[in-house]
Amino acid sequence: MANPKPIYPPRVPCIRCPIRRLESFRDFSPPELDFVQDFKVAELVADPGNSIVVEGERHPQLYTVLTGWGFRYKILEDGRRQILNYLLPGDLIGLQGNIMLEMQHSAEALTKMTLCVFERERLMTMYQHHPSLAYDITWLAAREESMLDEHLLSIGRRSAMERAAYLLVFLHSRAMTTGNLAQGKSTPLPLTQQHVADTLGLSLVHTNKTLRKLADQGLIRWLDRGCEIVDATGLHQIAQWRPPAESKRPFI
Amino acid sequence: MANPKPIYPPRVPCIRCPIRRLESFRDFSPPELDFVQDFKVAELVADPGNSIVVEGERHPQLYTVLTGWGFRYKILEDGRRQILNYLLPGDLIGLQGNIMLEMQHSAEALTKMTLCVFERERLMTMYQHHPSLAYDITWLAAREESMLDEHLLSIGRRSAMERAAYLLVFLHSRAMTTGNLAQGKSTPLPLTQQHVADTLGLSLVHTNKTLRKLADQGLIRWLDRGCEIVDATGLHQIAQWRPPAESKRPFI
DNA sequence: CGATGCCTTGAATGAAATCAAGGCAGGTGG
DNA sequence: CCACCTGCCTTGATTTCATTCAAGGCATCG
Repeated sequence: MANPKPIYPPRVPCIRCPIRRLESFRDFSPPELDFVQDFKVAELVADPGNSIVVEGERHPQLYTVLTGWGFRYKILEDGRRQILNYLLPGDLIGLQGNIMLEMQHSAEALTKMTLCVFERERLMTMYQHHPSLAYDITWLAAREESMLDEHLLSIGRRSAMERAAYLLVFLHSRAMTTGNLAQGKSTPLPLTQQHVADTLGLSLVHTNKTLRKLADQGLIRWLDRGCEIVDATGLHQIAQWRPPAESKRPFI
Repeated sequence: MANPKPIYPPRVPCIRCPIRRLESFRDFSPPELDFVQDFKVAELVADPGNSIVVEGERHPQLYTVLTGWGFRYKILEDGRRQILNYLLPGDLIGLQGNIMLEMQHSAEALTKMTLCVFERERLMTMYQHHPSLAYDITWLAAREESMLDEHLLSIGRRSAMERAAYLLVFLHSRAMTTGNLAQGKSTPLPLTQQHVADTLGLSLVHTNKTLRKLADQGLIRWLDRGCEIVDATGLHQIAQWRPPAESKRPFI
């Protein structure tokens, strides 16, 4: 799990940032770009299963996902794990460990990931000199919050079937806008059924049976270590949920 | 439910803001105070059951809770309701309706509430002229996020008993630092069992049985329309959770 | 070739939902 | 003042959904 994560000096200059190329992200102004370029202190590479941040530890850094998928989670003392949300390109990690710097959750890589590393210390400077970027950070926090709201509704009030449909179509829609850089077409969601179970608050066995039903109905196909969405519309209907119509979103 | 909410011109000048008097909140600098005073456009009073914001509607305002308790929630098309979090003095409402202004959740008063009303439009001005206040807003968003994380863990992975214990002791600890202005001693939590059920993702009947057990064990006492915490430590143990040690927190 | 990780399935058990009543206080209208 | 309603809490019986237990399959990897 918690393995060495190689840290490199920044190799991808922000001007050639793979995220900037994407349709769904907003452009930086030149001064903003300069600032962020300078704000970025390193680049981090994580392999599947590597920890990015660990609950209870101090992380003086913030991270932005450049490529790859990960997830945030918490565990109870006796080992029960709850996945809180997934991390895709453009997502910011580590804001919540405010002030005390002590992380309240852990994060782990699902696929090979690259991340931009920022110094939390210098965040105040950004707020002073680039209010628009500060606003973006708030925007990102608010966005995360509304995803968590929806997850809570899901776990609290949707049935196993509905929950599973919601999760898969939620991830699918995120993957569509930010997910698989370069790969073009929709790559399967890089999860195991254990991840799904720990996200939905269900047991592995019951998750398996639920996914089986969705597959039997021709809505999804379960692969080696991932899930292919066959009928997104059908899943929307089951979940009673549609992805929000997002206009260009910010990132740091 | 959705009833008229009287809006008044600001009556409580920020300098005599009841929240500022509280131990656990940080002080404003004089220029900050001036700005916020000017930022505040009105005051709103809501009675128990009144809606503060409504999912799907446009709310060009932001609110800060001055006094009283409320809650945020979402409902599915068929009426199933999930309470997302509770609103206490110092909490900011309405951030998440970013950009499109369309609220993603509703909020309702639990007790009589007074709220400060701000214009969302002028938020950018705040970011430009008062980076420290901008930082505070981010801080508040991050704080909300970590509460939601904990709620997710709770609903996803804790048993009914543990969940109930967690919720009650969570609210108790919030009430201790911000809750009952003026009243001095710990007022009972102003909830019905239906609220608890909708927060925990349980049915009303099962919630009742669970609370009964907690009461039988002498951990709580259930009153008319509220809950009295008798043994917070006992609840902590059941929930496997302790309240975070919060230093002075910001508010707007 | 034995391990290990991931998916699958059936059977037994348990936790929580649903169904069905009833109690009790406070509020209202006859 | 009493009769009736309404909102909130309580309890038992039954059913449903999800967990746990137990196995087995099937790839991949050292």
